[in-house]
Amino acid sequence: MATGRPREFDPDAALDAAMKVFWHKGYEGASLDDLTHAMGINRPSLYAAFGNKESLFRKALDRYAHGPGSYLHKALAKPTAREAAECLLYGGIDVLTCPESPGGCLVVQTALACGQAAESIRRELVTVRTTSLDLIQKRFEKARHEGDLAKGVDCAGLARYVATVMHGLSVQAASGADRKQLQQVAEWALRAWPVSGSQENERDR
Amino acid sequence: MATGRPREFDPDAALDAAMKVFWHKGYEGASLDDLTHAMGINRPSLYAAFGNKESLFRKALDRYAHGPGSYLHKALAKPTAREAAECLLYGGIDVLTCPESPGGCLVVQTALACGQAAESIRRELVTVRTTSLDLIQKRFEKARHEGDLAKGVDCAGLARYVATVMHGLSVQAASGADRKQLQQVAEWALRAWPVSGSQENERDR
DNA sequence: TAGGTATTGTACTCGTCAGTACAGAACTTT
DNA sequence: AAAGTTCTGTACTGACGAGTACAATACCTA
Repeated sequence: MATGRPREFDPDAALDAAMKVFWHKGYEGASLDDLTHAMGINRPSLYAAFGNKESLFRKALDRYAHGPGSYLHKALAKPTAREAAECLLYGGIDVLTCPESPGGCLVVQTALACGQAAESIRRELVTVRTTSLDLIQKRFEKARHEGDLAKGVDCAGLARYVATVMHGLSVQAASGADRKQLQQVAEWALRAWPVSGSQENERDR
Repeated sequence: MATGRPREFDPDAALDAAMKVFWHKGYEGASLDDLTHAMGINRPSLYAAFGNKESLFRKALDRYAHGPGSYLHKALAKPTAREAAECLLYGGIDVLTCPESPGGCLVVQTALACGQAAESIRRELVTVRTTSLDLIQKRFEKARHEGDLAKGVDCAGLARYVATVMHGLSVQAASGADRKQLQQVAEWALRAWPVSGSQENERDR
């Protein structure tokens, strides 16, 4: 039951706009003027609805995870580790090169190195990356358990390898590489894929 | 023959200190107070010796290329493409994880996404990355010409793949990965390496 | 030893930054 | 219609950003 003057903007749309500004300019590079202008609201509305800049960023990051970043969970749900890896790379590339987006990956390029004021944001993003890595590793371990990956495969290393390529692709995208070029990189990357558990059994016979 | 009051600091040492501040905090995150403090000089001395912040950064970048970044040229001088790639990855990792350094790679993490004021720095770094990529590609093409890489190998793709892994390793390092973990990633990455020209000939017989 | 020159340190300018006070506006409830 | 509540817009605050003016200092040359 709402009372008082109703809000004149859509918070989701505004948050979306803020997310894109952070994505494009980084945390430190995005000024409140940039943000309010893109969001189509003025400062007090922003502060009332989202708290301060840091709090706004965290909300934008959350929205990113549920929007552009959701390919991660979709990928991990694939039936095999190999498909998961393919989906991580190619799905990631789709996000990196989506023409409606600022390009690159918010989680990678927003605050890799920063001043004191953004330090807590940097750490937050490190945590996000670490958590994602962990999820990938767990997915691969499950695959190994299921015989989908060979017994001897180093899941931690493989997961970190895939994550590394994803992050590298993000830098490539930020450097102007186009979708086709990124896909070729993904193709190369997948050539390192280990023989599967079933192939291994095949060989044993 | 110098006249006037002599400079009381070593410009090279000061530039080195500035480089590390930029490396650690990024271009936008490094304030002039940070810089002058680390360099052990005061503002007018900085401006007299290095120009403005942007000019100082470009000089620091140059110093980076001739110092920590020099492994690139060393790697490309290796006799085979495979050795070059190994040296790019493992040599890069040494820089990324050098305990005396801020960690990660200056060229990757300094201004991936930034505000308007740092835009020209961002573009400069894109150019640096693109140029490096080009050098790697040229090295691989030479290898293909020499039969060191098989005739059909896509040198542009392979070069971009190696560069991508390097950039990804830089993000990993900035996220806290240690040297051993990065080396394991490099190992995985090299499993995608194509069969050599000579192996190919071997097979043909 | 006197004059010229370049560096140093302090203290400043001016713009931009994040964050906020306050008055007016718009809606609900009574 | 009046009171209560929440949002909007303007204009502000204080801190910090890059860049600089200027006097004092230290060296070289003459």
